Order: sequence, then structure tokens, then C-alpha cells
Amino acid sequence: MPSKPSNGTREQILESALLQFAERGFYGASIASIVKELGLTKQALLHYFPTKEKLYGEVLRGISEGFAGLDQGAQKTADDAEDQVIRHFLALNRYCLANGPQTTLLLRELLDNRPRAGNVGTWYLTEFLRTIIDKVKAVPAWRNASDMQVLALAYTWLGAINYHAISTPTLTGIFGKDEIEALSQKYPAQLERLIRSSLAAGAPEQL
Amino acid sequence: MPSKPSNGTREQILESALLQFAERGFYGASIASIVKELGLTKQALLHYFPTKEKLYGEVLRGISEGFAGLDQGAQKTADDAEDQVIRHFLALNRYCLANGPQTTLLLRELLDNRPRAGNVGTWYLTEFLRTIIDKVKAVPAWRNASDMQVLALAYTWLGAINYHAISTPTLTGIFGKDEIEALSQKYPAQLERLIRSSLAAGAPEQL
DNA sequence: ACGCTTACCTACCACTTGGTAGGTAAGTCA
DNA sequence: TGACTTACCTACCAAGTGGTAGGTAAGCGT
Repeated sequence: MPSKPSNGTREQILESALLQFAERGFYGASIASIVKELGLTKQALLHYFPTKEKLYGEVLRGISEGFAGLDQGAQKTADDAEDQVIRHFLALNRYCLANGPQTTLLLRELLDNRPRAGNVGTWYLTEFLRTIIDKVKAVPAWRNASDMQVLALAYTWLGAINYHAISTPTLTGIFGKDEIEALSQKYPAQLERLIRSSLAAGAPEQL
Repeated sequence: MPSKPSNGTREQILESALLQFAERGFYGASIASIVKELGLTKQALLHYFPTKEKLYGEVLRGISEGFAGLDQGAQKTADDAEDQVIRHFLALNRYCLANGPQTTLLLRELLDNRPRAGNVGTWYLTEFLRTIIDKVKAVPAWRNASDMQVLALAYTWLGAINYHAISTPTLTGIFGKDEIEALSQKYPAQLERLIRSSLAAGAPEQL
């Protein structure tokens, strides 16, 4: 029961924080700079988020939910297991490309695996990876593989997707906008061929 | 002609700076904290590197040289082009795993494509990527592909390698040390199969 | 012996950082 | 109407930031 309309200030702060954390990292973004462009003082921010770390944690939580929500999407189609894996990762690729700041910040969190904010960034990974492992294991050729073998496989795909999404700005600076856009258009096909060929190869022999 | 022995202070500072920049990012590492563990004051650092950004640039330059030196290694063996590509990326994978801080900082630089220190981090990428493109194009099935097609392919491998190297600490926290070590041992084989299968698929048709 | 350079040091500076204390205006509910 | 909550604000603070100014002790070349 708010007594004074907030005009979604909390959400505005979260959005601005996401952008600045993604762009400059946790230390590079100050709570003053986060709210400056909103025309507020930092005390407005501290009113909604008692510390900078709490704010950071909330931003990460929002990102995790966004990624988790990816799975709630088209999943009813009960077609081929391999096609499901493909669809899952192509969707992930699109999501990462469309949500640059979220992807960037997530990768940053991977880099900064410091003990901060209760390792907020990592807990979500478990269910995220669990889903992937299950989907891959639904493919006949991989049914008997160990979780770690599947994870080793999936990690090559995750890396390919994440890395591609992250480096487009830098590569654009090197090669120019047109060339990189051409690359991004070819990328999903490349990714699909990559996934299919490594899936088709089947699991390596057990030890 | 140094008049007083420096005991390699400059190199010690560079090494400490590398570790701290990798761990906490440019803003998170202060010049005071970088030299604190060396028992020096920040003025010692400023004596060798007039500004923090110059120091950062020097650290990045060292990293680039390390990656560039990878190519100077075993390259005389004039065997199969595909094997050369494999060997190149397996060596890169080993190097990234063995040089965690360098890899981390490089990826950070990809994230922070800010206009800082004259974009020190990106200039090196051109020759690095050029070498890769040439090596892939030496493979018959890819001889007539465009540079961008090759780059799209190589980027999936780079992403797989880099991402894997970066995320081992975080994954270790989630799954435990033993499991992740098992994963890392399986990774080169996984990587090789990945590269071989995508190389064998050949270049997509030209538009 | 002397001047010069190197390799640091102490002292200091303006500014920014995250955070506290305490206020005020507006709306909600009894 | 009056108690209470929400949504901010100004004022302030200790600690830390990158960087400057100016020193000092040691070694080298002449």
C-alpha cells in the first residue's frame, strides 16, 4: 500500500543498474552514477536497496529469471529429442543476442566468482545446467553418457553462444558493422551444424 | 644504466597488477592494493607507470605477446592442414587453462570494450584472428569460404575454449573439484571431435 | 670529489566512494 | 482529524581514490 506514487522508480533503478553493472562492472558502477540519469539522488536508491550489494543481487536475480523463463516457452512440442536440443540452444542464442546487458553481466559474474552477495550468480546455474543435461540425455546416442560428459559437450555450445554474443561490439569495431552483421546472420546455421555434428558423433566410450 | 638495483620491481608490479586486474577488474583494483603485497607504496608504482591506465595497457601488452608467442611455437611441421588447425586450438586450450589470469583479463577486456587506454586490448586481436583464418582456409574444404564464414566457425571454437577455461572455478564451486577435473580431462578430446566434425562438414554454400 | 640518474619515500591534495542521520511532503487508513 | 507509511530529500562522514610535490639515499661515470 504505497502512500505516494513511485512511478516505477524501483524498476527504473534496476534497469539503470543492469546497464551500468554490465558496462563497467560492479566496482566501476557507483550508486550515484546509477541514479544520476534518473534525476534522483543516491539516497533514493538506498531507500529501495539498502546496500550496493543487495542491489547487485537483485539485478542478478532478474537475469536468472529471464534465462529460466526461456524454458517455460515452447516446450510442449513433443518432437525429436535432437530437434529439441537444437531449438533450445538456438533460442538461447537469440536471447543472448537480444539481451546484451544481461548476457554481459552474467559472463562478468562468471569472471568474478568472488564470495560476494552470497554467490548470487551461481545458484541459478544449477537448474539452468540441469535442464540442458536432461535435454541432451534425451537424445538416444547420449542416453548412457555421464552427466559430466554431457556437460563437457554442452559447455562447448554455451561458450560458442555466449562468446559470440559478447564479442560482437568489439568485433564490429575491428571489422565494421556490415561484416559483423553478416556474421551474426550466418551464426545460427553454424551453431546448428555444430550441435548436430557433435550430437551425431555420439558419446565417447565410458572408462 | 640503473644506479640502484631494482630487484625486478617493475616485473613484480606487472605480475601483481595482472592478478588483481584479472580478479577484480580495472576499477576494482587500486594502485595501492596492487603494490601493498609487495611491501611498496603506490608511489613506487607511479614511478614505473605514470598512470593507472598506462599500467593497465602494459599488462594487456604482455598478455597479447603471450598469445602471439603461441604461434611461434611448433609450426614447422608441414603436415595435414586439418591437423594443424587442431593442434593450434588444442595448444590455445592448454595455454588458456594454464594461464588463467591472462585469459580472464582478456575476456574482461572483451566485455569492457570501452574507449580506454587507446583500445589497447583490441589491436592485438586482428593479427590473432588473421592467423586463425589463414590456418582454417588451408583446409581444402574451406579454401573458397569467405573470411566471415571462417570467422563464424572459428568463433564457436574460441568461445568453447575461452568459456571453458573461465568457468572452471565457478563450476568447481557447484559440482566439486573431482568432477570438474574429470571434465577438464575430457575436454581436449571433446574439442578435437568438435573441430573435426565442423571442419568436415565443409563451408556452407556461398550466397 | 661531483654531478647525474635511479629507486624509492613521506606528505599532501581534491575528489569520490558507500553509507548514516534526520528531515519533509504527500498519500492511506482509522 | 490524526497516526502512520512511503518516497524521497539535504547534510554529513570516514575511508579510499588517483595523482602531485618534493624529498633522500644509493650507485655510476668522469
